[in-house]
Amino acid sequence: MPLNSSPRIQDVADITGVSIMTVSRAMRGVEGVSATKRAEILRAAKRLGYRPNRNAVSLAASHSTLIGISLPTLFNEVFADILDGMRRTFDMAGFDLVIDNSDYDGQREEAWVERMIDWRPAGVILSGVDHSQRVREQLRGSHIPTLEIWDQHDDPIDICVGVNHEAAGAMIGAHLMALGYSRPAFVGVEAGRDPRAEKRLGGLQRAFAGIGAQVMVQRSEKHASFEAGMNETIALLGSADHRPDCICYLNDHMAFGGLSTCEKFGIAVPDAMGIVGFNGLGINSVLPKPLTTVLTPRLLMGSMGARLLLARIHGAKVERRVVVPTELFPGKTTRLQDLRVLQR
Amino acid sequence: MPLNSSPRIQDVADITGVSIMTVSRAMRGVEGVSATKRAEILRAAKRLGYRPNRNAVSLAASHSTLIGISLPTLFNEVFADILDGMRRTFDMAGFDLVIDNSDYDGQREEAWVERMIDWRPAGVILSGVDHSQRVREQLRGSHIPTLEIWDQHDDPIDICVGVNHEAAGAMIGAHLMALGYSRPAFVGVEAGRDPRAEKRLGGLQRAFAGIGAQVMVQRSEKHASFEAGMNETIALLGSADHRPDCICYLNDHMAFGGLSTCEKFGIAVPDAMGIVGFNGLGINSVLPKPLTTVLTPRLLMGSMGARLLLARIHGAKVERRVVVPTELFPGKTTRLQDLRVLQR
DNA sequence: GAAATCGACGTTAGCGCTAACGTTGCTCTT
DNA sequence: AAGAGCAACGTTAGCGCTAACGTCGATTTC
Repeated sequence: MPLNSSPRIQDVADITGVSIMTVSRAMRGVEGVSATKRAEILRAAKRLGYRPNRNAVSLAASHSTLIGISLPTLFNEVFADILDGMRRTFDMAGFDLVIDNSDYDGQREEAWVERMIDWRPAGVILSGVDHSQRVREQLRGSHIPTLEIWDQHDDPIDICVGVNHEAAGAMIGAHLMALGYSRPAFVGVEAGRDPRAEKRLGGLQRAFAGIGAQVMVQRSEKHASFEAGMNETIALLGSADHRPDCICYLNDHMAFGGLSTCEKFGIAVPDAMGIVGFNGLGINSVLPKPLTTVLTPRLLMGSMGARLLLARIHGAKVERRVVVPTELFPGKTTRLQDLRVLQR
Repeated sequence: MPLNSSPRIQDVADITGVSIMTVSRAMRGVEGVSATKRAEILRAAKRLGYRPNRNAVSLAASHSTLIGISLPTLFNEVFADILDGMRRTFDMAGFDLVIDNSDYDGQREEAWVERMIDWRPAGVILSGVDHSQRVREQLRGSHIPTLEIWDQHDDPIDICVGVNHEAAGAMIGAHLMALGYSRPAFVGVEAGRDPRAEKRLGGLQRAFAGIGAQVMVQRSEKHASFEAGMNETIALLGSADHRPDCICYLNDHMAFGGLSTCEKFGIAVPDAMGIVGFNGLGINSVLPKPLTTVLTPRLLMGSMGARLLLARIHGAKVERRVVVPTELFPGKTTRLQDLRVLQR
C-alpha cells in the first residue's frame, strides 16, 4: 500500500494470508469465516487502520447507506426535535443523514429529490405529505423507502408518520367555543407556504362554522417568527371594524409575539382576547403566563418514523400510516371557563 | 436497460451511437466532444432520464461530493444561521451535506469523523477549534480539506473562520466596568461542554482582574436554555452572601431566563443588576427591554467559511485563519451610564 | 465404503463510472 | 508531398468492494 493513501481490503488480505473475500466476510460479520481467523483479520485490520471505502461498498451493493432528509427549515424546534428523535436510531444502524432544507419551496424539494436519488440512498425522508406529482413518481419509481413525517394522509408515497392537523385545528376551535369565544382569527403565513398550517386553519373554520362564525385570516409574508406574530397582530387589531376575541397562531413563536403585543396594547388576555399557539415548546411551561397550545409529540414522531423506515429498508412489512395523537394544553392565555356562564 | 432500474451511461451511448466515454465527457461538460454531438447526447440523456450514479462517480474519482459537517446541536439559532450561510454556496457547487450533531461530546465527534472519512468526503466542517488529537491527525493525515468554524486559533487543522471569544468576553467585561458594575457573575454550563463559552469567561475574568474583582461562576448541568437561565439565576441570587451586580450568560436564551427571574424577584434591571447575553438573536431587537448582548455575524461566517472551503477543495491557496469581528449591542439590561458618576 | 453434505475458504465477474492512453481522419506547414 | 499537429472520438484498465459461484478436505449418511 502506497504511503499516504488509506489501506484497501487487499492490504489486509495480504498480511493475513487470506483472500480479500474472507476479509470482506470477516469485516461485515457474515458467515463463512472461522472464529479464530475472523479475530485475526479484525486485529490486522485495526492495526492497519483499514476501514471499508463506503463509496465502493455503495457501488457494489447498488445502494448507499445514506438517508436523505428534506426539512422546510432548520430554524424551528419542531424539525430539530424530529431530527433528534431519529438521529439515534439511524446512527446505531450505521446510516448517515444527508440534510437539505427546502425553505418551504416545492421546486427546491423537487430538485433535491432528484439529486438525492443519484446517491441511491437507503431511504428518503420528507416533511409533510404535500409533494409534487413528480417527486411522488420519482421516489416510487426508484423503489426507495420513503418516509413522510409530521403530517399524514391516506395515500403516502410509501409510509407516513404524523399528526392530523385538520383535527388539531378543529380541536382548538371546539375548545375556544366551549370557553365562549365567538370571533376567531388566525395568523399564519402566505397560503401554500405551510400546508400543515392551512389544514389546521381548515379544521378551525369547520369548527366555527358550527356556530356560523367566520375565521378572520391574517397572513405574514415573512417567516413565522415572534416578530411576525407581533406585526400581524398589530395589523389584525388595527384594521378591525370587527375585532376578534381570540387569535390562533401558526405556532408558539408567533403566539408569543401576539401575546406580547396584546399586553403592550392593554388588551386583557385571556378575558378580552384568547391566544392560542401550536406545538408546545419547552419554554412555554416555565413562563409566568403559559400559552394555550397544542402539544405535538415530535421526539416520538422522529423515533417512530426512524424505526419504521429502518424496518422498511430491511424489507419488513410495516404500517403505511401512523397517526400520532396531539393534546390540547390549556394555558393562561385562554379563559378558564365560559364568561357567558359566569355572567349569568 | 432492464425495466425498473435506472439507465446507465451505456444506455445513453447505445442510443446515440457513441462510446460511453463521449457520453461521460458530454455530461460533465469537459472538452473533447463537438457541440452538435454534445447537444444530441444531452437530449438523449434527458429523454432517458439518465443521471450519473454518484456512488460510481465517487469511487472512480477517489472522493465524493459529500461534505461532512458536525455541529454540537441543532437546537440553536447560531448553528442554524451558520448552516444557512453555507447552504447556498455548497448547493450551487453541487455538494451535499452530511450532518451530525455531537451533543458537545468529543467522543461522538471522534467516532463521526472516522465514519465520515470512510466516505472520502470533499471536505469536513467542524464547530469550534477544540478537537481531540486523534481527530486532528486523522483529518490531516487523510488530506481532506477541513474547516473549523465559529471559533479560531493559530493552528487550525486546515483552515478556520470564527470569532475571538476571549476578546469578546473581555469586551463585555470592559463595558460592564465602564458602567460601574463591579461584582460580576457568569452563568454557563459544565466546564468542558462548551469551550467557546469558557474562553469568553476567561476574557471576562481577565478584564475584571484589572480591578481585582472575581467572577462568580454558576454552572447548569442542563442545556443552555431559557429554563436553565432561570434556575441558575435563582441559585445565584439565593446563595449570595455576596450578591453580584451583573450577570453574563452563556447565550441570549439563558439571559432571557435570567432577566425574567430578576423581574419576578423585583430586582431592578439594569440599575441593581446588569444582564448580558451573547449572540444577538433576532428576537432581541423587538422586545420591550432588549438585552445587552454581543452580535456575532453568523451568516457571514457561514458563507465565508463555505466559500473558503470550496476554494480549498479546488486546490486554491487560501487564508488559513479568518477572524470575524463581533460587536457589543448595548440593550436596556445594562445601565446607560455609570451610577457612581450620577451619584456624585 | 461410496456418495452426499457441509464448513471454510478462494475465484471470477461485475457495480457504473473516469483517467490515461490509443486511434483516426483532416488541416497545416515547409 | 511527407510529416507534424490537432480535434474528436474510442479502448483499456482500473476505483474498492461484494454476489455468486467454485473448490476442497472433513465429516455424515445409509
